[in-house]
Amino acid sequence: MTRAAAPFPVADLVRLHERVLEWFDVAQRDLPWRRDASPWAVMVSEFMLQQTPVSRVLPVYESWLQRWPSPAALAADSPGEAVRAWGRLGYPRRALRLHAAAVAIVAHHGGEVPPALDDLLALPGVGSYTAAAISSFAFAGRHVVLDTNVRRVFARIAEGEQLPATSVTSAERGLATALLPATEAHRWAAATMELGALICTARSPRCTECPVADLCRWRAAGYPEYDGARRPTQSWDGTDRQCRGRLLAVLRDSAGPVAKPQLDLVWPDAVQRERALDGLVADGLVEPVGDDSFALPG
DNA sequence: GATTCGTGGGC
DNA sequence: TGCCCAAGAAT
Repeated sequence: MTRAAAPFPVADLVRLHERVLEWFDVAQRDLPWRRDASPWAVMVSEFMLQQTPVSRVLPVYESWLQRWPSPAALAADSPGEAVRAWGRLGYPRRALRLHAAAVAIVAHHGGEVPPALDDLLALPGVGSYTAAAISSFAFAGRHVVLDTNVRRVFARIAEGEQLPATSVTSAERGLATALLPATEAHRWAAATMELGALICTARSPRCTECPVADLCRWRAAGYPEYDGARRPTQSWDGTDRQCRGRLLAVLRDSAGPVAKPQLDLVWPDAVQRERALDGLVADGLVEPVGDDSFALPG
């Protein structure tokens, strides 16, 4: 049970807002989803950016919106085409969920991305972060936007700790709420995310370039190292995830169904291979075709 | 809460 | 060179 950090004096809070927002004005990256993007474009970017770096998202984002410029356009195509276009972004279930979300938007919201947090949260693949982000960035809504960047920035500046806890606590959400400015909350959200992405980075923070270094409690405390529990490092070699990735890659790169013997070539362990393939089918990423073939979902 | 779920780049 | 990390969600 860690005691909540003392709140910022009002004067410091005002400085914090001013400096971060001013810094954002001059330092923010020129990203396509910030250039007068439609709500749908913002939504697509948020799905793709879940656990995925900007540099890898950019090309897929561009081609995706060119092909499917609206929820209706995506909904009219097959989920398998969404999975194929997702390419090697990773976590391909996101492609499936984005497609399902597009279908739901057409069915329940007249084909327009809804601005309300509740409506967004009800969409597949949209959790607390993504709902707040879409409502903030596409509709200038006022919400607490807690992504990995913002959590790290607040942990350092306000709590004096190197890194936030493994999962979001109610105290942390309370802190973020207390820090939310009365106006320009959507810009505050984008600015704090950008500060975390460019300056207050996980590994080698650029504190000399930080606009609020003098307000930072982690810095004032002498940069103590994080002592809490870490997310367990995920293994890769030999895992089901690696196997799933290989199987799906074969199907993505094939125009039509693939015979099972062809799939068998990419993974030596038959037991694990079957389990992974069953899992892909259960997830709706793959569907059986005929007796002995598999394809992306039609 | 703890796990599962891809992929690739940086240090 | 391995390890850590990247705009999380669902179960």
